[in-house]
Amino acid sequence: MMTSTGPAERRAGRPRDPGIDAAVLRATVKELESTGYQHLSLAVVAEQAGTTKPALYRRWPSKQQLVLDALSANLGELVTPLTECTLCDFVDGILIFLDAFHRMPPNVLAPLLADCDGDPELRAAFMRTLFDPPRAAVDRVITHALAQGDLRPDVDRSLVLDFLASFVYYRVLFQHESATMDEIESAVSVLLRGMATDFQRLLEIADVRRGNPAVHEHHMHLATAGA
Amino acid sequence: MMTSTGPAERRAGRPRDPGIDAAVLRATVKELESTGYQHLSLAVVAEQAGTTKPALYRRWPSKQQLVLDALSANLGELVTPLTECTLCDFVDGILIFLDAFHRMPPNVLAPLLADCDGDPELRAAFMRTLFDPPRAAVDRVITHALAQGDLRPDVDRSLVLDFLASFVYYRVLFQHESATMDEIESAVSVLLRGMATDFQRLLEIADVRRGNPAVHEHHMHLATAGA
Amino acid sequence: MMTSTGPAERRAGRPRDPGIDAAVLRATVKELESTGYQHLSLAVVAEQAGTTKPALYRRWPSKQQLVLDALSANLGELVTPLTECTLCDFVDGILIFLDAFHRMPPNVLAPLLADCDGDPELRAAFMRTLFDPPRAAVDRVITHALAQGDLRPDVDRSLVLDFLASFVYYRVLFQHESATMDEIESAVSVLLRGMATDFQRLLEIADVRRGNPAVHEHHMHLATAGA
Amino acid sequence: MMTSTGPAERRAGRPRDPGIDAAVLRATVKELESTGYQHLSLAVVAEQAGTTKPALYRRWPSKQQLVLDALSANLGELVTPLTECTLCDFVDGILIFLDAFHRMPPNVLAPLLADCDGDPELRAAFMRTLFDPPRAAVDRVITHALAQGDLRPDVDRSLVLDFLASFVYYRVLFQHESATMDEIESAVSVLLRGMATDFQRLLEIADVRRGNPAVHEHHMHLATAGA
DNA sequence: TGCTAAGCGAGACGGTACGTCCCGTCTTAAT
DNA sequence: ATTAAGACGGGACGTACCGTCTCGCTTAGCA
Repeated sequence: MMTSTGPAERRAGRPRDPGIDAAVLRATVKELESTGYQHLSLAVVAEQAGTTKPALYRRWPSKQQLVLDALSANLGELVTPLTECTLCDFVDGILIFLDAFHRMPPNVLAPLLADCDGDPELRAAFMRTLFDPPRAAVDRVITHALAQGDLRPDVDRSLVLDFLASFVYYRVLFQHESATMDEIESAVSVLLRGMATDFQRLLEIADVRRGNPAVHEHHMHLATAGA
Repeated sequence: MMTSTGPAERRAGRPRDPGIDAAVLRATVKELESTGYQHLSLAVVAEQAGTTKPALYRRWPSKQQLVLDALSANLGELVTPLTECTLCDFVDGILIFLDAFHRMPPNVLAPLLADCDGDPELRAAFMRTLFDPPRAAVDRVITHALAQGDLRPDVDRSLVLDFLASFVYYRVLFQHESATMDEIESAVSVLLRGMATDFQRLLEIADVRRGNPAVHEHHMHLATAGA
Repeated sequence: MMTSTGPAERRAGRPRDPGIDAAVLRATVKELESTGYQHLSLAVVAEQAGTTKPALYRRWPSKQQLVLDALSANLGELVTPLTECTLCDFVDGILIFLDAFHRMPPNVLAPLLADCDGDPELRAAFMRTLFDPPRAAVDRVITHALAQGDLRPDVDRSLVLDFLASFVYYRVLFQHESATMDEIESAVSVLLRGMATDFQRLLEIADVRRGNPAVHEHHMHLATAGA
Repeated sequence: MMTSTGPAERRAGRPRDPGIDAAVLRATVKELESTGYQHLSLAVVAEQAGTTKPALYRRWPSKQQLVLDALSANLGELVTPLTECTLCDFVDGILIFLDAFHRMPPNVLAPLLADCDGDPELRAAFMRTLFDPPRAAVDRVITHALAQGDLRPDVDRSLVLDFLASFVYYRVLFQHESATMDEIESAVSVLLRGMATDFQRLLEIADVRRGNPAVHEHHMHLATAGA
């Protein structure tokens, strides 16, 4: 990824043509839109940008980094005004995640993430660039709701974030579809209100069973095996 | 993907050596475990299986189909006993999804799904093979809970499934981590009980705003753009 | 190659369809004419003949044998009337060799021979089928000329054959061209008359040198190395 | 085929590793010697040379060209000292052709030539590389003999060349055998001296027949059909 | 007449070798 | 010293064709 060179740090030798940087990023987005990530050929990107492969590799260490850079420009600002209506804010939160998806070419995010697997630095870059920004935006919503006393304080805030985010990611990644406003509102309703008819009762039944905790033992290794 | 030919339908020509099928599937899983999906080489798989590439291509039209077939064997049965404790059953449901993940090599699912994008048939095969089975297993849980009257009947059952599933997928795909039993129980609690302190109040506030629906207009195109 | 089954030797089982033999030979010649020997595909031949590859392999053990069989039918009779004009007969002898070439598709003989190399049996079959017949025909010419006392009796008759034959083969194989009648007559003239102005003188000079035979010693291993 | 680039013509890009060129040529000759041309596998050659197939295809457009290049290196210089003994020189001429054959692996020339058929460029390359050099060497012999007045000036020099060459090629290709010195000397004797007892008489008889040229008419199309 | 054996069309088989694509790197001449 | 340019070495791909095999059926002679 490109890091700013700070205070005009002058280097010897022929200076880089900054037009190439821009042209390559432009060509990358264009190719991503038409070809997707998987079959994206850097040779083609270079040609589209009117330059050559080595010029690309001089600027970005890998296809992944290049694509991350190209996409991050597309992401832009992700904010939503906070209101007194927590339900509305939650809906807006989900819409922020959706928006983040829709701002970039389809068939890119998932293979890119897959391609970043294995290299921790790349994963971190992916997270920093594409994963965290919408989360940060939605985190404001949760903070606001908590401050207003609309959420039970014993609920872990990252759990709330996970529910809001995962709902969107799941639908987009696995079902290739967005959500209608109705579905989104239903989801928010359920999250806020819960889906049980009588939670207390369920809890009591569970507590009874927990008197004999053996039943759950076999789950422990499953739940923690991958941690 | 290899589909059973049904009622012993006899075909002309030399029959396939079923030993090669088995050896290739075995070698594929082995290679997936050591190499991952991305850099899986069919030539290496063939060699490991003691056969050749054309024998592979005769059986599976693509790397994706081969891997799907190889993984589906690993998936096996995914069931959980139903109890009277809906809370416990929900926890078990989440554990089913987790289990499904842990039964297969890491760094395979995401790139495979990414690689299936674009070809609808492949996507469908992925869904049928790896996505639907745990969902079907968990669906039993929800049916049971509904039958017992533990869930509000107005809650869409596929929404419940999505919440349970997405929580797991999100964690595994993006955070590379499983969940502890405590986290899982918290998640289930929140889903069943809801996270709001006073949902009725939130709903009333929202209803007031809906008198002026203009504020939400700008969301509409976001929410439905990808549908 | 097909060997006659002798005296109506009856075998059990379903008899071969003789129509297939004929159809395959026909298709082979046709394919040889359009495709040449090198890229001749037995699968295509089988299809052209309205049958299948195994039926071919049941009849001929190899592509080479099949082609030999197919060509031998094309060769037919190769004879020329003997006259009292030895010069004319020699010309006719060369024409016999040329005729033999022209009776079969181009781009077949050389690769077929090359393909028969290595297997002595195949080579022998090639010789028997395509090489010997024209030689036998021309041998009559030489016998006749010797009987008439037109050739010096100390000249090896196989050497004469070789000269007549090699002249043709060389031009056809390496120069892809036939010979005009003028060229053929020139060649015959030279063979019969010799190309030296004064052979006796040349012989004497050579005999002088042979007094010091050392000069030729280094040739011996060359001349006999491949024998 | 690799042609020298002439006057140190500098090209952009990474220069070829000349070690690979050499190693491949070496491996090719080695494989030709053990395997022959027909079953020569470029993958094996590449492996033997410690490189890969694409590196081969970058250098030579086809198996044929590669083999031509590999063999041409083996051919080396083909010359013979000219003496005053024309008979000896002719023997040496034949030995040059024989030598050219013996300098390269068996079972290569014929299938290679066969494989070059059809592509005029390849044929030309074959001729240039393997066919012409020994001819050129022997041409010197004929020029010398003519200059010394040992050959009748009305004899076409290319006819002489053809006789010397074809004798060797025929023997090697079709009879898989070299010639003894005695056979070679006999052949040269016959060529120089002629094989007729009384050529003048034969010519007269022929001239008589030519008064009725009809007898030869049917040959005309045979002799020129392939021209 | 029923049995046995071989050939039949059909089609896929196991496997060799092919020729190509694309990656990421290196070397050159120019700036 | 660093660029633009271009070819490089190499891993993997997906295919064409080979010669063989297995099937279910047909056709005959033998019993």
